[in-house]
Amino acid sequence: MNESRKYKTKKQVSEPTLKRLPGYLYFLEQQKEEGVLNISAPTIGKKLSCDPTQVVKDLSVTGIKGKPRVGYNTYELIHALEEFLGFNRINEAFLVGAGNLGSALMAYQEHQELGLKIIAAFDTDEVKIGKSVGGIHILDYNKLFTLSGRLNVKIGILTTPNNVAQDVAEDMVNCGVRAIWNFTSANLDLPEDVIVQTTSMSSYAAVLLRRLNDSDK
Amino acid sequence: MNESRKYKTKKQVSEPTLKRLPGYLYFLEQQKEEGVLNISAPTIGKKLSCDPTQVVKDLSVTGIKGKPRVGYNTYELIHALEEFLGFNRINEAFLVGAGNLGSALMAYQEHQELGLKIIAAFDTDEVKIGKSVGGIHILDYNKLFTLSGRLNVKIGILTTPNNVAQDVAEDMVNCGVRAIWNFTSANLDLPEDVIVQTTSMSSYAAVLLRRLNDSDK
DNA sequence: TCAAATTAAAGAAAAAATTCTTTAATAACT
DNA sequence: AGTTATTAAAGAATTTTTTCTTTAATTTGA
Repeated sequence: MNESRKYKTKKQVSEPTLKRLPGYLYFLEQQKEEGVLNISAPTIGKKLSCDPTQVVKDLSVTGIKGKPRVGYNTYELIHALEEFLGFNRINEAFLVGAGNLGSALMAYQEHQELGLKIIAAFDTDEVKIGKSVGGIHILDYNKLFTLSGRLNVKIGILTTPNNVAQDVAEDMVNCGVRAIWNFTSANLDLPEDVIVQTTSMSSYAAVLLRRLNDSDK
Repeated sequence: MNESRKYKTKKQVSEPTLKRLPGYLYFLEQQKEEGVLNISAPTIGKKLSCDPTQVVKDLSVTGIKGKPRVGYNTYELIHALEEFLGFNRINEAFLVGAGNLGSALMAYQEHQELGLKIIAAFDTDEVKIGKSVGGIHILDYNKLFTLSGRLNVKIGILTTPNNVAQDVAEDMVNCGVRAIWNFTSANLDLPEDVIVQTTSMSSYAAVLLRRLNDSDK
């Protein structure tokens, strides 16, 4: 499948595991605030209502070892998780499409905790161009190519209307973007080695609405 | 596990399948626009780069049958998917926390395609109370209880700061909410029968950043 | 110092999801 | 009308993920 995988030395961590890691991190940071120095997998599992052995397996990807009868060192584990996830680095990103969702992501403070820094936003709407949201300037989309040459940005956040998503995604790739966080409903057709992470609101809505419907008989 | 399941007659559709369904729906609507009356699973699979037999399995949940050598009737399938997902009904929701993300969701047009209608937003910030975003009024959080008595709203959208998420979620449940779309990082501890769908930005960021890191050596 | 209890780690088993294979149907072409 | 190619459907096999079980380590308390 993914051709880029075959040169990997260590096995890729599974997506379910990766998605759970920020949850552990958030909880551990809470615990650290409360002065908890050590924490065991069963304690984490109980609080997050998941299987303790799964907690152990998930956390093992960081390389941190826990001590029997003591658990993990909170600080050490937090640090290792941040390191593993790349949250303690600065990961620069472009955002294209400064509409409602795009603006919200620009203003969203918590991205900084993820080490994600949107350094510029682009749009074609002249009303938006020149303005700033959350301290991030909205630039003319035409400047994407000239700007990207200097900046070496690897991450693109795609919050355009669906009908232009494919074109913009291709432009991003041509500008050196290697990973796209796709908030549109478009099914992006891009080179194999481009990482596409789609966050589809409608997928979540689908699960929610269906489960709700299931539940009332 | 989920006690509410044991009274189910037909088996619950798996979450991976549910999450894929809106993708099919979006694609089918595009095809319909272009005048495509029938479409085969292999065609869908090719375009959405997924396994054709998986397409067949996924679509079978709607009860629609395809014809050999012809495929599915586009219109019929769209209708069945909308019906199955509840996108053609009006699903009323409360939103609590009219910050950046909350406001974006209020203004987000595409929710209407999901049949999701935010009928009121609540916040404790007096600066926000009384204003409107996307035609939705922001009300005093204290009015949640009095208002919910009349309205019988089943869905709650949670976009508060993390530290109040648990309390607000409990309030929602006490107001009759049966399903919560959780955008916070909090690990909500709620009664078994409450449906919680967490859309964690950090989970997506984790996968994206890690895969990007994996890919460069 | 020596049990006892708790825990992480590693591997086995189970469950879930995806992919593969076979079969039967049917529309298009000869 | 008969043949061929394409397709959906159903079930088998594979893969992935989660849960269970066992083992070994180690701190605590007697």
